[in-house]
Amino acid sequence: MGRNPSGGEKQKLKKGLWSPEEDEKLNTYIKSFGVGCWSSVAKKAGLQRCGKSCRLRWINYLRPGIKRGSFSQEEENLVISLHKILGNRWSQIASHLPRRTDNEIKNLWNSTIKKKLAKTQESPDSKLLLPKSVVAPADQTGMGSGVEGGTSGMLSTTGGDVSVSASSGENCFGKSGMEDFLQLIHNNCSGIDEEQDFSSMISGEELDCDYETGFF
DNA sequence: AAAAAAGGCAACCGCACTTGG
DNA sequence: ACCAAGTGCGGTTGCCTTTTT
Repeated sequence: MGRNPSGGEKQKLKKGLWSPEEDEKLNTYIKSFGVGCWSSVAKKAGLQRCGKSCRLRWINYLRPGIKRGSFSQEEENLVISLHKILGNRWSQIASHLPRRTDNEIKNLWNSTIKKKLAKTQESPDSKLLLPKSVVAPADQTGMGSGVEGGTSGMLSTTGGDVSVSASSGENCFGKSGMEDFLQLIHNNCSGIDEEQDFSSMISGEELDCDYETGFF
């Protein structure tokens, strides 16, 4: 099924969806011996897969602590905010959303958020419809322009939304300032799990921040 | 009920970067 | 300094499921 073209070819690396048996093999091997070199993991675990494929499967699916299922509104808003700052740096965005993978976030963005944003932008009152988090300084093209400038800006976290805005029309993050900003978000989010309501952690605060110095 | 379209997701591909010899 | 292998990342593809017509 799917993309499993391996059919008759012997000793050729398998592609396509992973079977439960393969998952089990990989899981068992890594639990016993750890990761090490991925290309050897594949061989030693007895899998007809390339190392890359094993790594991907482990990171996106088998790794303990992965949170699966739909994203909460707060998580979506956070992704939008972070995307404003970081652009398509999914791994960095993922690092600020505990237990979510970059692939998952990328899929969320491409399938859900993109469309939502497109819809809201069609509307004349689009800004009003967007989550507060979308009001951010970096331009839409990605993070490039967002990091070099260095003026003051504002982070506000209200009712589960995290938003950033600049006091100038252009960039608001110095290099160190952005790291501090991301660290702040990371700290705010680090305790999230299924049992905990995200919004309760970041609600009701508004922080002035000089992104050049990194001080709030 | 069947077909078509849309949505969601898993995984491959290729490039860039890192590391070790 | 150079090269090859390994790894990480983002873009993209294609399958499966769900929704709509």
